[in-house]
Amino acid sequence: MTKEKRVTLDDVASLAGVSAITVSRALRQPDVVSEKVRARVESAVRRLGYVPNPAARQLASGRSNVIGVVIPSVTNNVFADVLRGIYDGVGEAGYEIQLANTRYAPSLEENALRLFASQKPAGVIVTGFDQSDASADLLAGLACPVVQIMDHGPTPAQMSIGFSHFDAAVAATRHLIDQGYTRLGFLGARMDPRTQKRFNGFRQTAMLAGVYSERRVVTTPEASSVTKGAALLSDLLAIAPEVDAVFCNNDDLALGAVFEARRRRLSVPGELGICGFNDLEMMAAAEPPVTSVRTPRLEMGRRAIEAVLTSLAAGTRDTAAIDLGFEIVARESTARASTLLFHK
Amino acid sequence: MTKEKRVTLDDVASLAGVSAITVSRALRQPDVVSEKVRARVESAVRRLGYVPNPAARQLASGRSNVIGVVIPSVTNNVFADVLRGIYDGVGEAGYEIQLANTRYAPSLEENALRLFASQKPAGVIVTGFDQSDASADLLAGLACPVVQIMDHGPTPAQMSIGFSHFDAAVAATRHLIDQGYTRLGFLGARMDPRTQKRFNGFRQTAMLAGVYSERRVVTTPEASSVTKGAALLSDLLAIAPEVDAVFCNNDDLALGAVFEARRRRLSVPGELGICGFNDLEMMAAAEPPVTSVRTPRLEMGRRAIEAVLTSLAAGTRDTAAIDLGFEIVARESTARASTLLFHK
DNA sequence: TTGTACGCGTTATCAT
DNA sequence: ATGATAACGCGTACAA
Repeated sequence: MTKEKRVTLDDVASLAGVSAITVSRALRQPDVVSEKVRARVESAVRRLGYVPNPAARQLASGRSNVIGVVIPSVTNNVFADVLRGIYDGVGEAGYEIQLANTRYAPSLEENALRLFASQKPAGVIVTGFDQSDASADLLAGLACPVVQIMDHGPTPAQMSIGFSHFDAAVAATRHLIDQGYTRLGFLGARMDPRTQKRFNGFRQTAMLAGVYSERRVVTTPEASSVTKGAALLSDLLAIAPEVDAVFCNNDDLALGAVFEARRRRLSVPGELGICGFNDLEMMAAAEPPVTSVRTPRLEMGRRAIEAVLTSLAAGTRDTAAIDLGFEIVARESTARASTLLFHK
Repeated sequence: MTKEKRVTLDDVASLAGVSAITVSRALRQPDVVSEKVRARVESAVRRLGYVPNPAARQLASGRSNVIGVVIPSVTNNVFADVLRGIYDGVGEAGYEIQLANTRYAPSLEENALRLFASQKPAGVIVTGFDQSDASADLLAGLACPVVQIMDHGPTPAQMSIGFSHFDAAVAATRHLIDQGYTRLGFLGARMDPRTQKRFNGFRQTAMLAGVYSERRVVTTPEASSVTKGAALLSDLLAIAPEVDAVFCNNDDLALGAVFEARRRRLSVPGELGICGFNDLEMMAAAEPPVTSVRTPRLEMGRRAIEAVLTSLAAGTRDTAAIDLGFEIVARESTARASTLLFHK
């Protein structure tokens, strides 16, 4: 029965022989109290095991220690890495991460932002640039640091840290073309805004090179999965058997395509080139290893929380759109015979 | 500039022509105020856009609306599914999920629980039974509903919802034996408590059947990954080339083993049987489809949060250890020729 | 069923 | 550099 009353500032104050507000200051602005007092306070805090009450702090100050994070999915490896970066980055900084899962629904995103806004958050990290008008207004109304992640564009609400999905898709498509593939296909699932941007990059690039056909674009609004990747490739092969390479929306689909190709005894990369997106860990370990676009997921998370903390510490509100870029990681799944010769 | 003062209970009260406490009650216990008053309050709330201040609520009541969730990893598909269940389950219930990532470190788990404890959480969901003494004390000291997930055992702190990792491993091992494999190996990574239990189930079962050899156990303390699965299988084959089936710690390792086997032109399931653990979505889509142990991840999350909410609503503190079980999903990767004949 | 008085633990403001 | 006082917005306890 730990029915002992909670240790408060007053308890610490009387033990240290000072007033409560001095203890409060000693904890929050150590350099504004005298060295002697600070030492006494610190020792009292330790002896009593004092832990600040966030609710009282928030009520009195009008600010909370909550950093809201809005992501569209918790069951997506991509966001898992971002989250890890965020959690690693906050560390013991005294802030709490509050996660909101929008399931790719703008209305849920609005709900989440409204809730966050009502809590006077210390900071907000939100996925992408494609908020609804209501959500955008909520973001604009926030007095705290706001970071948009996972995308890059010219007009962040405040700060953004991401990369251009369009450019990444352009580069991936160029890679396929450079490898000599001439009848490119696209496999897409979910088709959220960023996926759409990737598709646009693919289409434009493939069109310019004269290797595009709308027949070879197969998408589904459903969530992506390995199973779906296999199914989409099946559909594509049924419609357009001439396809000689596919750019997949993401690595799950790409892996599914690899499996499906294998089931059909289609040689990869000989008869079919396969390129994924994100470069999840498994792509390098696959057989054959799968070409993908490496995206800076961990770093986006880390940099985003870092930006929030820095901004909080400095008391400034910067505006900046940071492009972390991407990298085409060419592997065997898109290495046509001519290229392979070098490796053998 | 939304510098307007925050809308408070008093504002709503004066608009509705009642006292603040009545508004408070109308919101929290609608059935205790008269119908007329309730209607007036509700309309006033809407007109003013009133949103309760959680900090004030918490400070006044001594309780918070935070449900703490302690998991060892955010970049693990297993926990992603559990989290989804939890987030789906809370819905708009008015509680906030606070996630703590222990990275499999007992000390971080203690920190997290200490932090939660200081916040008088509404509930706590924690992974597994194998807390440190300090963590166990913290759990025991909590006045709120506590649910342990992901494991099953006789002595939950309060409630537990999970399954027996030992039993699951026993069943998987039996399956391999039933398929006619006689030189079983084990691939393990991370070796956290639940992984250890799985290994114990494997060892005991394989020993009893006379198909165990310590040479064929290859593990690493590092995190599991597909790459690691391939590497571990390589190591195993170097040490014990006679191995004819491997039980993998989890699906990532199993997938890596599948790729490595393919690289070595080892036929699966003919020359090598491969069994994973968790039955992630990709296992069914793989080529060959991979046998695994289906674990109720989503349901554990959903049931855990449900248990917390129910307990909160009822004001009771039940004690119960719920076993959700598991299921061996036999697929081609462990189907020896004789069995395959039936399918062909 | 509704209201009054007070306190929750902290910080802002203004003094000293 | 330190302190006194008054909020912050809500819920509890008790009263009506």
